[in-house]
Amino acid sequence: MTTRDPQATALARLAGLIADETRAMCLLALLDGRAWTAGELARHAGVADSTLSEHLCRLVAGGLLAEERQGRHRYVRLADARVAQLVEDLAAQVGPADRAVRPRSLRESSAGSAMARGRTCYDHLAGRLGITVTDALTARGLLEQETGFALTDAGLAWFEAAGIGLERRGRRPLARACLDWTERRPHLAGVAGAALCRHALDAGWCVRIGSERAVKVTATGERALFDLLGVDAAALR
Amino acid sequence: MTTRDPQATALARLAGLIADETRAMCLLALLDGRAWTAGELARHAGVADSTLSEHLCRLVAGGLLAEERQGRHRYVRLADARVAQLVEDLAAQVGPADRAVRPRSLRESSAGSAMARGRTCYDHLAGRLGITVTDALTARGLLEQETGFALTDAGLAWFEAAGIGLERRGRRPLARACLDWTERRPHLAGVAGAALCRHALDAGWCVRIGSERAVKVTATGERALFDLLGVDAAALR
DNA sequence: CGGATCCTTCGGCCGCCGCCGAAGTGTCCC
DNA sequence: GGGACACTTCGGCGGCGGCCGAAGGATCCG
Repeated sequence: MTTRDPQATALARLAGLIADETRAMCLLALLDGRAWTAGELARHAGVADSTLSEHLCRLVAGGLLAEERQGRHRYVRLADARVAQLVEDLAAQVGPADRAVRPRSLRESSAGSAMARGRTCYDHLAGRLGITVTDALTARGLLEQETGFALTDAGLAWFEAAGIGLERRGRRPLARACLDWTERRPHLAGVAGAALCRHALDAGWCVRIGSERAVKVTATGERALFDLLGVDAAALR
Repeated sequence: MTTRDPQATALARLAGLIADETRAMCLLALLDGRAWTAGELARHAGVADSTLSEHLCRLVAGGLLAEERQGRHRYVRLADARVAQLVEDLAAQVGPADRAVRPRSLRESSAGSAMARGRTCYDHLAGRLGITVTDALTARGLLEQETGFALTDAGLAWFEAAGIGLERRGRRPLARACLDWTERRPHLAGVAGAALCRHALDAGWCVRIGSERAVKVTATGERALFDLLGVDAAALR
């Protein structure tokens, strides 16, 4: 009673925001980096609109989500890359979703394996696709993984040559490791990871499947990844 | 009801373990990297022994803590470096403790500023001390922070020359950034951070103050840090 | 052996919080 | 304007979980 620790209070409050299955489902869904409407999230989580509305209020008040009102819609997305990283870290800690182990239905099963093949992780690539690209960068000496996690000079040049701009803004690190929860290995995140993902989508290297986080590599993408990084297309399947 | 997502369930459950002020106080206290007895934690948190005992059971069952029974004592510590990192990340997200801003008492105030000067963060150095060392490593070209966070070749040689062994075991990264919650900037963690901290304590560069996480740089330490890294002693005060 | 210490189990209390449906507000479209 | 739509507010319900104190092991020490 008398000895309240403000840091502990804040920590508990932050964790409390995530410590609810419905809110957790929302945060995981929002890891696709896009904005969802309140109604979409309610249907996704399987609760009443009213219930989800309250959850959103708490998440926004807690600084985890940013909202944008447009007409009668309330769009909501993860507040920033820091929050995304936090959710990713927590998700990685609990391990791969059981869904991959014992799928309930064919639809979930195929959705699960599509997610395992390739997906976005907030704003960068993840799944087998993300790991493959990260490994290829490392094998070519563009990314240092032995002594930490950083782009090499050759790596900076590679991004330059590929026409992928790396904007240094704020304190976000250029390269950062994000633990992949299907592969259990780190993949490239940070400014470089985001730029690479954005370029991959813009240049048609991969396209989103369905309405969630899964992505699929196109024929164009296979060629580009082979030409630029020597990635064998078979590794992506 | 029908659409339970196992990953969301696990995520919520993990967060739920942290989402209690008493348990949060325990986790933060255990960030000193040492083992505490159940009774110590109970007094620290200001709750009954019985209450804390239950909390410990949940934390151990949830995999956040490891326990070791010795006679009538139950020693408990953070399960591993991953858990420590998780707690650190969450703590960094909520920002510096208000205690630094508006101290309640002289004792807390001086304890707070000692923590801000230098402390351990699970198994590596943090606070102004940690930041100063990290900056010195970076300034000397031993640590790369521009394009990520990794030791350079010169950095590996420096550790070798200083007689600080870097054991590569498991998948723990050699160098990793840990966000400092007093300085709001990254400091060196990972295998290298742990080895450096251990060496600093073993060699008498710094000593623990009181029973918590704060450490103080000794005269020996000031000399060593100046000789090896060119650190100005004034920066540590 | 007896007392002290440390921890755990149990029962009971209380408050918080997630849930819903119904009613209300604001926005869009025809 | 009127109706459909998206979201919010409110009241009420139910359950979970944190808290305590008392009692019950377990261990150590003299």
